[in-house]
Amino acid sequence: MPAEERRLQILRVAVSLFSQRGFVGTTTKEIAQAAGVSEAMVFRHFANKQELYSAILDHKACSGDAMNPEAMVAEALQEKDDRAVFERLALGALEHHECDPEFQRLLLHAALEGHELAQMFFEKFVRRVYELLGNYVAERQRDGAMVTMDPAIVVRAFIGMIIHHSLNNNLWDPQRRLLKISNQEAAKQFSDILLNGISSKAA
Amino acid sequence: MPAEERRLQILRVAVSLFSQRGFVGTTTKEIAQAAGVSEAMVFRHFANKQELYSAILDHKACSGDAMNPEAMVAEALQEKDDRAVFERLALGALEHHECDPEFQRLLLHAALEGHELAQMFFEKFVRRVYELLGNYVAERQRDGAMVTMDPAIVVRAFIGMIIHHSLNNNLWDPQRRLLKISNQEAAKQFSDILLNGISSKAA
DNA sequence: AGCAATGGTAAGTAAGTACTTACTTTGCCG
DNA sequence: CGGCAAAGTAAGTACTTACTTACCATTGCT
Repeated sequence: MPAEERRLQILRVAVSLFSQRGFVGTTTKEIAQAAGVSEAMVFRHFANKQELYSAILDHKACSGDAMNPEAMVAEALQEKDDRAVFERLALGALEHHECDPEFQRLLLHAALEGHELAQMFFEKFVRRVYELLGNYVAERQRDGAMVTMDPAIVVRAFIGMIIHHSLNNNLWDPQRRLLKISNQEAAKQFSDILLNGISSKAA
Repeated sequence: MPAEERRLQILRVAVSLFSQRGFVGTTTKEIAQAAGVSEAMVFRHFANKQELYSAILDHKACSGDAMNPEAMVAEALQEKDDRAVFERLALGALEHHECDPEFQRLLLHAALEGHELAQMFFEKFVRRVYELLGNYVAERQRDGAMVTMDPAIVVRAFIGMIIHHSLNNNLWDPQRRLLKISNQEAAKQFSDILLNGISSKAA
């Protein structure tokens, strides 16, 4: 098997293992076995365990379609279609977390273990969402369409609903015993609550 | 030092270490050193590492004042003071997470590592909150004070705001660069958004 | 004083751990 | 065919891990 292919294969099984057991909880031996090669092969393709882990986080956190929130809501933003902005963002995140549940686990493990790439993801991605959405909220407040309050609080509330829902779905309650609902429905309802909650039309 | 006291001391330092590094990430040697005793002492007081870990989760998840949400909002519930119900619940959780940040980390580690006590906490505590709040929301819907929708969604949205805010505060953004706000203010604003969002008075 | 219970340790052990070395196989090109 | 680099491995190494054993030291009680 060519080197590039093997490298990717090792990376794939490592993603799965690291997301299940975390960095310290996963042994290089397990990774090698899962890839069906000897342990020495792992170290031929990656200098050490840390580098393999970093390569994974790097690959997971910095690539992918869902990592570009601006593009996802660009037209809704300039049309000032509040509902579309929030609902589309919510659905994008929910779908992403559902199709790739390893991602959230990987990120949580990294954050708990204090890996620098978790912080980097936060800086590069989360911060951008806060700015994007926060600026939009501020604009709509100036339009008189939303009540005046710190936009960051609005963003946190909204992101909180979504992330926490995903976290429930693939960490705490994968059987959906507390709440069973499609992503579309969830995105719609959460957006309903938030938009209604910050609308200037309310009492 | 008497046995009971030493046991508690070991437990305390172990809580701190486990919350920082998780189960696999913490060695019994570290625990012993942090407690200022030999490793053998750890195993005199706890049969093995697992039991020590379980004792901690048990102690953390099943005791404490914040673990009794019913009592916290009992009067507000029967007075049907929506604002008090939500705001008090939010403040209780936020304060608890702030005073005892180890708790949330410990629970997350346990959940990621698949420890049974994480599931137990979810069953025993989270479920209770969902029932308590869900029933209240359903009641208020029948009163015509809140719009009709699955109460579980309302609860998830609210809990999501709070838990995610706490998670940001003591995991992702301890320097509060994205949002710096007191617990009182957060509890008030989140309750505002939610209550306004589900109020039947809105457009 | 004697002596057993209690609180404590130093020094193990067997099984991992990340990582290396020295060696074999395999496909490919002239 | 020969040669040779790339792909692969078995068997280490040095160290750490959870956990044990065999042995003190201090206390309080008779």
